Amino acid sequence: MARGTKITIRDVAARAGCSVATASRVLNRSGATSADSRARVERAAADLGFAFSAIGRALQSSRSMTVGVLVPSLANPVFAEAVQGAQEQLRDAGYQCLIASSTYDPERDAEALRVLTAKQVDGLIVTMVAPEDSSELGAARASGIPAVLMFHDPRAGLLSAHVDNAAAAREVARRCADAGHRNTGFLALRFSTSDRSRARFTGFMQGCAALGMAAPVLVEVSEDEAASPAALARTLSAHPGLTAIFASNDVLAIALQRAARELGLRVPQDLSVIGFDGIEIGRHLDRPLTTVETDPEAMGRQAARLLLAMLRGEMPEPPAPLPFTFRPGATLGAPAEDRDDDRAATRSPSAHPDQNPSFKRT
Amino acid sequence: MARGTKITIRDVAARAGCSVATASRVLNRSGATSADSRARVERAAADLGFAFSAIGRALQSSRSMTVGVLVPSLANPVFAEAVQGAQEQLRDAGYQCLIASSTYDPERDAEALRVLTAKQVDGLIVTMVAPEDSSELGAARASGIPAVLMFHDPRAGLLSAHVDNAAAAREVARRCADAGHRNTGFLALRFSTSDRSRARFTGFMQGCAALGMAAPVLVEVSEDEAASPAALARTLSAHPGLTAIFASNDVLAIALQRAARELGLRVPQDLSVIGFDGIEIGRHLDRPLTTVETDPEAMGRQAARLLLAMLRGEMPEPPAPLPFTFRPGATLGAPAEDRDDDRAATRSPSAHPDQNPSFKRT
DNA sequence: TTGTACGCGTTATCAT
DNA sequence: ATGATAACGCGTACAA
Repeated sequence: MARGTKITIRDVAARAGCSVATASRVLNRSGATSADSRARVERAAADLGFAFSAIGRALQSSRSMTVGVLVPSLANPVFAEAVQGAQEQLRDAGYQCLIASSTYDPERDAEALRVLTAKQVDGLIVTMVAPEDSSELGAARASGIPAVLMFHDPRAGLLSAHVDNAAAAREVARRCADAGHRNTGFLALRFSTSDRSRARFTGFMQGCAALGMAAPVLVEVSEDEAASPAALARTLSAHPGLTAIFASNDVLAIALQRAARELGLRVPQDLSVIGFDGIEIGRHLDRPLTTVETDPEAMGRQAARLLLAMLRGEMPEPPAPLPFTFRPGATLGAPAEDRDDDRAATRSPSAHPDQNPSFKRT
Repeated sequence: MARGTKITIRDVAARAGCSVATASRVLNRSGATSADSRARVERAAADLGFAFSAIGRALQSSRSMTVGVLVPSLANPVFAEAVQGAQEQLRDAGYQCLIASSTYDPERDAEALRVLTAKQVDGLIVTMVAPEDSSELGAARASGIPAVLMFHDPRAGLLSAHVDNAAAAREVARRCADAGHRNTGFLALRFSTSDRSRARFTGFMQGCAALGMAAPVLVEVSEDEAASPAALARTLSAHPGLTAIFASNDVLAIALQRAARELGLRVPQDLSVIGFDGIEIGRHLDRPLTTVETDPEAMGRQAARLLLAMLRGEMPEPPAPLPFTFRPGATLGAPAEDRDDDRAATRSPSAHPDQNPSFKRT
């Protein structure tokens, strides 16, 4: 049944007995048309099942109505949700999404940007390893393609839909201090390729310092380590003095608890664990995960709104960071043993940190 | 710095002092060219930073090198991973992905298909509410656009990358029987819009019947119910006799355990829980989730491979279903009490009941 | 109100 | 080996 014959506006015009110009005017409701020809054209289009070719339109208008979206990986639910949000918002404005992923490889970031610009996208929404160092991103912007970042802290001249990772991490430090912790660690995955991870560590350090705690120990793990409870347990056992660990994301925080259990450590009595992202599953666990809740879908939508404004020729203000919420769970508690020399500086008046009202910041 | 002036092959030709035809031949390595002009053209292209316009190419070749991918939602990690797999495989073959999502709305399925075909995609990979009833999908295929399904059981004339949901569900029934369960339930989300959910229930019914167990109780829940432990607990308490519940996906299975806990039920002593999908987090839980493990990313890759074959003009064989693995966890165990009086009552020698499922496809 | 004709960027055909 | 030109589908300036 494959009739490869595409129907074009010429076919419609022919059947309606008019010129393509008239057909175009009718179908686009542009320009003046007689009721008579209007009816005939619309009838013909319907009969033929005509649909405009976006390619032809793009060529003539030099607008593809397509936006390029680049993220590290859709296998990470946080990015997937953001893309979903962006895609929906763009769809409402008539734009489609061309997607690409880099798997955290800067070279693939570059290649993806080349392909997307070759496809003549009208705009770009990107999360990449190093936006500020990307000559491809610079070239795209220089050639007039508006671009906005997602997840990244705002860069020079670049708008970004983001949360204030450092501020969120400082809040985590405060909650740790309130619970009585002094010796903490930061468990990081992809530290070198994720500025989010780095920003969270920086903020956590700042917070710990400001609260008189020891500087947090940075514990970097590979994907393989993170996936293996045994390997993670080995890594963890190399840092016996820690009473609380802030993981750079929720999945890692959950894996960490598994590893802790293998070492015979109880959570939170022997080790407190705090995550980041606020994935849905975290609240359904037997021991609900203490974490920082964010809204990736909203981030995607905001990125899309910013880009749409730019596509309309506006110059939107840099947006305020999106809100995050500290979600008290059951994995952060007081350390089992208080050491007298620590107590004075860090003891909080609250005995039940997990029942504190959640902290909200915009 | 926005010089909106796109550099075209004419600019390259002008700078190289030759015709566009020669420039095209050099840049595409098609046709014969002199070493001299080759050098000049390549130099000019490099100097200008020339890149082909995919739009111009698409118009002239009527091939967009773009594939349309339609899924219910990228917020569901299962679909997101599949898209990631498909996207990577297609990228290796030089294709990009235009994505669309329906949020399980058939009307949006239709609209997405219209848009994608208007954008002249060379092929389609789709997961939708009702592929067999979609006139848009039929129209696309009739007009020569190859399409493959993802997640769906194979339909008449349509290839699909899928797992055998019914067989997997029968395996779950067998494991339940082995553990000594007789009164089971199937907890379903989006039963009416997901044929995966329906296939799993059907298979579970078949398995239960074949093993002499009571017919599983179908418990449908809304998104809101699934998200609220309290609501889920209420629904659950309406079915006190069940000793094991098979949830239509892992997230639901985890939420279910939370609800069970609210009712004072211990898992698995008082209630066994089995999930579906095999999400990574499930194995890191304190009580690792018993589930059926699948590989959505592999499914996406297979769908892409099938489509690529069709785009090469081949007519690939219907693929074998992708493998699934029953992953024993700690949430399926023997029921605490055996009730002798139930056994005789529910044993049915007849195979008839399970062949007339109580739900109807729409 | 309607039609003609050009240009968008590219490749292929046909001469030269 | 190279160049001129048509064609792809569309919108629009211009002419009628």
